[in-house]
Amino acid sequence: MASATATNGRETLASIAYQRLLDDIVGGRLQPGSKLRLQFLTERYAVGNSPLREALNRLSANGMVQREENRGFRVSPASAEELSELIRTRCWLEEIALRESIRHGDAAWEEGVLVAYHRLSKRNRLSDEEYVTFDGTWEDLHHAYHLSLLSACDSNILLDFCAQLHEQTLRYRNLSSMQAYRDRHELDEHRAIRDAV
Amino acid sequence: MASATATNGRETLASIAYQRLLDDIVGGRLQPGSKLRLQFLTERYAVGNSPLREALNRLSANGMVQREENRGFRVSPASAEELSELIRTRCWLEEIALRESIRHGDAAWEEGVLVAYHRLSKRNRLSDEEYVTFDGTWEDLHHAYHLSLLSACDSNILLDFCAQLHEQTLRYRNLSSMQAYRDRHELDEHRAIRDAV
DNA sequence: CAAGGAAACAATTTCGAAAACTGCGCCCAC
DNA sequence: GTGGGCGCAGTTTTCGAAATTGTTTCCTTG
Repeated sequence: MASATATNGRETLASIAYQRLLDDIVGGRLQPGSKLRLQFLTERYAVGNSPLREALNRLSANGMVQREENRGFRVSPASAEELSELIRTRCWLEEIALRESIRHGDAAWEEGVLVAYHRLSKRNRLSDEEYVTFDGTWEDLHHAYHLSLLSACDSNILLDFCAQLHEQTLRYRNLSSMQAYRDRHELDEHRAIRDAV
Repeated sequence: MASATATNGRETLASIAYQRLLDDIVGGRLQPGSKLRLQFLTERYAVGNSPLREALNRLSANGMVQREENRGFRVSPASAEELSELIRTRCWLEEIALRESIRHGDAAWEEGVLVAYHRLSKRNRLSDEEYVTFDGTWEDLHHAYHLSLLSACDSNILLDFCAQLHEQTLRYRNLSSMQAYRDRHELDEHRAIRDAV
């Protein structure tokens, strides 16, 4: 939870491991349901046992990884039902946050929204020809736009929840894009096989 | 988060420490804003360094404790603003959960609600004469009633959020009751002083 | 041949100590 | 008298090894 973490100048190894793990899970590089063996992660991120364990515990409280007592951690599984649940819940919560944001928003908020929208639309135009490829920058701007929309809501708790849901949906989006890519790849393979035949 | 934790038969020391810490924070025995020194907690709960650290990390993701890099942990501070934020957010979320619960609730759900209400009201009657004292059982039944009301909501994510908010509000309630008790105690002291004079 | 149990193996969890960092008091220069 | 650097005590963070737990495999037995 962002608000509960006062980030000081120096970062601990545990926080670094947390960030990298989160990135890898949200980015789809660690597949849903896959086991997270500590030795593997130790080598992958070049940090010791304890920091990794701390990172995994934080992620388990976020719902990004599942923790099974005495049996280690695994990436939270992804299912169509959970995705629909996620989207539904996110709609409810963001609707509330948006209403409240509109109620309490001042001139500065309005300007911020306009600026964020402008940046997003500009980026959209620029990368028209390559809109198929995954665009990290577009994601960031899109997120910034959503965030600025909700930012005037005066409940940080609700905003934290929205942020959690955002990360979860982002994970599903990345997973589905990978899936689509893989499907396309398989199509290529099938065509290659047909040609060979 | 409850849904992300598959509780196996045996509990780890980290989970025990987590439970006891949560109880002590929600129960108001660890005051808001107070520093959580590891040595102190180690002696208090008779567990080692690492399990404690894991418990604290989970709690920091829940918002129950604050984590400051390289400066340890402290109990999340309590303020009137945060309380109002909490209550507001909880109203929004439980309203949604209740609506959805009503929409999807079947006969079994209705019966569960009735049973929970019956138990709660009976308990209320029985402990009429001592309603001033803090009653843990009443709390449990009250919580069970709320839970049964929302239980037919088909978004576990939302229910998890509601559970988090419930715990936070429970903490504030316990804190305020302690405050009231302390005030009353102070009154007694004042009277004693007056009598002595 | 199937079922049950013991032992070896693999992984997680925990502990104790070493390393790194922060906060505080002190001293010195200005 | 004041401000800035320096070292010390206390705390947090990290590491490597030991203990505990879960899993597999193989052998014995009915």
